[in-house]
Amino acid sequence: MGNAATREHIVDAADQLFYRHGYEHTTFSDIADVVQISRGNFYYHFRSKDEILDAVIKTRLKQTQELLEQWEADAEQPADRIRSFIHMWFANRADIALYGCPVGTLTTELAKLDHTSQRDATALFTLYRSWLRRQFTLLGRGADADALAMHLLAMSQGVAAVANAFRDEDFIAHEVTKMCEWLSSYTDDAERGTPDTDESHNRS
Amino acid sequence: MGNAATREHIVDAADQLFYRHGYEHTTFSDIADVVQISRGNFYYHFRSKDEILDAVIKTRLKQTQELLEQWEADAEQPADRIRSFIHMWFANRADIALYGCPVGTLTTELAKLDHTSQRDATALFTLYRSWLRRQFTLLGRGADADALAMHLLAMSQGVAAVANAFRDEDFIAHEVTKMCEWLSSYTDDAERGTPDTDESHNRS
DNA sequence: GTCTATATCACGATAGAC
DNA sequence: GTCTATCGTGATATAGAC
Repeated sequence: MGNAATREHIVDAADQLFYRHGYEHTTFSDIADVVQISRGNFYYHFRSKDEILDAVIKTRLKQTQELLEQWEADAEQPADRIRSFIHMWFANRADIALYGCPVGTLTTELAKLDHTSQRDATALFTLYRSWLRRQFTLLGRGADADALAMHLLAMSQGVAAVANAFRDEDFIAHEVTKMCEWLSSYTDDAERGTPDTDESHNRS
Repeated sequence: MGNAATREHIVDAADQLFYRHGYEHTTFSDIADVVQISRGNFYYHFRSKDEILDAVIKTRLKQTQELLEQWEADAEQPADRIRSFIHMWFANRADIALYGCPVGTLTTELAKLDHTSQRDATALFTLYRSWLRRQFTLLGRGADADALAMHLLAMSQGVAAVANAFRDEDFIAHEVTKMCEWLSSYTDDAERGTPDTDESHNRS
C-alpha cells in the first residue's frame, strides 16, 4: 500500500509550490526540500510528475466541493451563500496579490502547456460555475443564472489578475465591495421578483 | 551591427510562441523551427533567452504605445476611445479563447517565475491603466478615474481568463456588450455631469 | 552572419541496496 | 518505505569553422 501520510505531505507541498511557482517551474528537488525526502522516493508514491498534478487537482476538487457544501449549509439565503464566495477573495487577498488565483493561474498554465490534465483543472471552474448558477436560480434568475455565474467568475478572476500584476491587495478589498453591491441589485430584484422557475424559494 | 531583419524575425516568432505556449515552455528549438535558423545563431543576436524576452516586451510596449495613440487620434470623444479598447477584446476573441490575454498571462507567468523582467511586463498594464485613466478624467471623472480604469482592466482580464478556461469566445462577445453598457452609464453621467476637474472637455 | 559541434547542467525517471 | 547512485534527455549556452 504505502505510507499515506508521506503521500499526503507530497501532495500538500506540491499543491503550494504549483500555486506559488507554477507547475512546470516546480521541480522534484523543490518538493523534496519541503517534504524532506529524497528525489528517488517520489517514485514509490507516484509514477510521474503528471501523476502528482493529478493528485493535486483531485484534492482541490474534493476540498472545493466540501467548501461549497459548507457555504450552502451555513446560509439559507442564496444571496448570503454567494456573499461567502465573494468574501473568499477578501480573506485570501494577501496570497492573491502575490500569486494570483490558484484555479485561474493553473488553468491558464495548463492551457499553454497543452497538458492532458487541462480538463480536470477546468472542472474546478465548473464546480464554482454550477454552484453559483444554482444559487442565482434560487434567487429567481433561472433564465440568466448561468450568465450571472459566469459574470461573477469573470469579475473575480479579473480582480485577482490585476491585483497580482500590481501587487495591490487593497484593490481586491475595493472590488469585493463593488461585487457585493452588484449582487445586491439582483437580490433586491428577487424580492419584487420575476422568478423564471416554478419552484418557490423558501423563506425569502 | 548585425542583420536587423533576422533579429526582428526572432523577436516576432518568440512573441507569438511566448503568447501561445508560455515563456518558460518555449525553447530555442521552437523559435529556430519558425525562423529557420540554427540554435547557435541566436547568440549572435542575443546573449541569452532573457534578452529575447526583454526585446519582446520592449516591442510590445512600443506597439501598445502606438495603438493607444492611434485610438486617441481616431476619436475625439473619450468614450469612443474607451470603446476602442473594449472592442479590441471582441476583435481578438478567437485567440483569447485559445491563449488568454497576452499581457495578463505573461505577467502572471513572470510573477510565478519571480523573473527579473516582471516590472517591464507590468509596465504594459500601466500603459493601458494610465491611458484609460486619462480618458475617464476627460469624461469628468477626475476623482475616480483611476478606479474606473482599474475596474475596466479587471473586467477585461477576467473575461479573458474565463473565456480561456472554457474555450468560449461567445462569452467574450457577450461580456463586451455588457462592458459597453457599463461605459454608457458613465458617458450619460458626463453629459448631465458632475465633473471633478476644472477643465471642460471640448465639444461634448 | 550563419553554421556545426560540443560543453555544461538540471531535470525526470530508474535500479537496486538496505 | 526510503535511500544512494545513476541513466537518458533536452535545455541553455559556448567555441570555432566557414
